[in-house]
Amino acid sequence: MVKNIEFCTCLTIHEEVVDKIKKIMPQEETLYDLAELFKVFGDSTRIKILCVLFESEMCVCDIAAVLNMTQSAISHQLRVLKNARLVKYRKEGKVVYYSLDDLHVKQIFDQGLIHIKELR
Amino acid sequence: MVKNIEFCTCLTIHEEVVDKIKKIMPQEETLYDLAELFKVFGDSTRIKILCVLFESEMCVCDIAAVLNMTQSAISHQLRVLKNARLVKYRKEGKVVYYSLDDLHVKQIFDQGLIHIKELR
DNA sequence: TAAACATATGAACAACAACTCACATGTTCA
DNA sequence: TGAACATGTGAGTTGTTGTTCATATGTTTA
Repeated sequence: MVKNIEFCTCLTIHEEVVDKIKKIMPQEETLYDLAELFKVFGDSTRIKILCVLFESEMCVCDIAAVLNMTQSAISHQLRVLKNARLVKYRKEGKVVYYSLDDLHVKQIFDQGLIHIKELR
Repeated sequence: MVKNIEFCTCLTIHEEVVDKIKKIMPQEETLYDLAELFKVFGDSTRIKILCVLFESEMCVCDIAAVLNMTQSAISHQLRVLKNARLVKYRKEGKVVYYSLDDLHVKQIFDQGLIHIKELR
């Protein structure tokens, strides 16, 4: 009988290659975290918020006004961005100002843009 | 009565800033496309597939073997990656070899990694 | 202190996305 | 030609996620 089948009905065609790559692959956890990071970039509301914050720090209310969305929706998304450590905030009375927490954010954003632009 | 309320119960605090940023913001469609791109990176299965393809082109069966997943699941995700033009394929008989379609893929990936690593 | 205001948050709902399963397609080779 | 095989795909299921709604929290100011 056929051995070595666990999840796939296919036999491994190139066993050496498979073994080699399995060794080279980064840690499972690293790749998981990386996917989680990109997931945060993978929503147009959050992308827009980041885009706004490239220009200047801004309060929740103004972000909502720029994006024509409710304060609540923005607040929820700001939390996601905050958890991912992409934005930080400072309080000034009842107003909360958000800003970017990381220099890489723009670089990731721009790399994505380059890709997009080339597909035109 | 209070005017100018459309979606938000808050009044715009800094109207000049809001107006200025509204003008500067990139096209709606561009930001949407960008989010769609990052959404593709935002799944650990697809991240792993890309990671595998950094090393060499590979057939569906071998990718499934490396990731310990079914051929079907991989095939579905390869379609997503193909639609986003991140991977391309070539056929050799019944075997289909996938490879990266874009040099930026690794750069986006690496920028993400840099961010991840700094949070440790 | 009470009203006004900026923001945060929990629950509910709807839309979406990933995997499985069964099967279709298309190629090779005996 | 038919069996074996590598891959693709549609439907169904389940888990996730973004928004809304109602309301809570905390600050200012009259």
